[in-house]
Amino acid sequence: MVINQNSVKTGLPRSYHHGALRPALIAAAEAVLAETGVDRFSLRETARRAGVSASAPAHHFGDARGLLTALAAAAFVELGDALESASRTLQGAQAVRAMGVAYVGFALGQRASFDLMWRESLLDCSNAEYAAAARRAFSLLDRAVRGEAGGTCAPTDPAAAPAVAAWAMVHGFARLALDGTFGLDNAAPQHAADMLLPAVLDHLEV
Amino acid sequence: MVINQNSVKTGLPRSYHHGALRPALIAAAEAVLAETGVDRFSLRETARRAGVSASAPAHHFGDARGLLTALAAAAFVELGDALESASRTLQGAQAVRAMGVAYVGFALGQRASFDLMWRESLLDCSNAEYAAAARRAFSLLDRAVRGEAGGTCAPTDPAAAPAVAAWAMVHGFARLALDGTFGLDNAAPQHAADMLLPAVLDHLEV
DNA sequence: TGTACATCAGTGAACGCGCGTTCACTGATGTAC
DNA sequence: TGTACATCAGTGAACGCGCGTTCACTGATGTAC
Repeated sequence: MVINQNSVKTGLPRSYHHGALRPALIAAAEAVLAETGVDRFSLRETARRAGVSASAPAHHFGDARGLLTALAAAAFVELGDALESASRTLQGAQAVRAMGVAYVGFALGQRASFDLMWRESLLDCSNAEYAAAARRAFSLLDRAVRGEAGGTCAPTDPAAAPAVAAWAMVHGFARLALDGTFGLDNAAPQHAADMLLPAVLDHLEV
Repeated sequence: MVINQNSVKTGLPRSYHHGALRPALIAAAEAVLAETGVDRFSLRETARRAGVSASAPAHHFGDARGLLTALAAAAFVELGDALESASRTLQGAQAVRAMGVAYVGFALGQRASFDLMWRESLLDCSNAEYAAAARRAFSLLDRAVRGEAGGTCAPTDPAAAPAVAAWAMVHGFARLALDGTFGLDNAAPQHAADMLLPAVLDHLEV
């Protein structure tokens, strides 16, 4: 298959068919999301960036919700990867701690994606890829917290309470930081994470 | 001053001047917010409910942001009251625990208000009443956690770390519950809080 | 007590906005024979 | 190897949407004298 990348980038005319529009739209959407924030995301702007008409995305994602769900699923995969690599060589409390730092780091580093991941009203939460990616992220945390026993049960299972506690603490910290509790300027969340997060994690008993 | 309440309620014609439009708009806005959720809030719909023209709110709140900020400030006051009354007769860890339960209860019971309180993009975060009400809620928690020493420093102060840890955990738990982590049906958040929250709070060390 | 007048608190029409989606269409591709 | 044809992946114009805000206005209130 001949791949005709976007003429916006190359300057060359591209043929009628894009050739790899799906990934191009994902990339454009991520850029739009990061720049405008989740509340101002626009499908039309995404199409504009990808150099196609406003109706083109419908062929690949159905509607805006479909595209955003794909984005959120990808973000959960990335979060899972970050948790995994942060804790790879560690065990027990050390692993949990490293995951907590990585979790907050992800949230602060990819704010718009992190916002999107939890915005039910914009997503198709029953989408299989989305659900699986979200589930995996939790399982990684559960396994770190409970060792061999962890990683197989749902967050609703009473046995998962220690993992939920860890998750809640880092999730809440990230949200408070992003939502301006530690200051409204852009650097405040990172500053708070650096100064406060280690001490905060000391109050998590796992 | 003669107060002419809204003709929508009384059925009687009301005079040109409403008489108590500001509180009426607040009440209407709370109703709209609760019914539509924060993402679908509409100033026009609020004016419609209050029985006035779409431009009337501008006289009392400037713009939509002004009205939403007043709503968020009121919600923070209410949250503070809930925290206070939940822990009134308690001390130490018991008080913190009771506040945690009250915090999550508030979030789940007043979902739309809770969502709004943290939505920077819709609020004027520098508004004095909003800032003071938010600050008070944190101070109450800090005082419960640190006793006499608490309640006077900002969340960014390293000394506040234990209170931030408690706050983060309950805030994160509430957000995860509201955002569908424990199931997508409406009853799931409350069910999760009932079954999981006590065990989760056991992992908070204060 | 009456009157003039400034101020307050509403009206309602109009504006401009960008959005997501639909629709009939067409250029390009790939496959069956 | 050529050809017919189904299918795929785009176009671009149009639709309808409800929104927040602005504007010139006017009815009602309250106050100074």
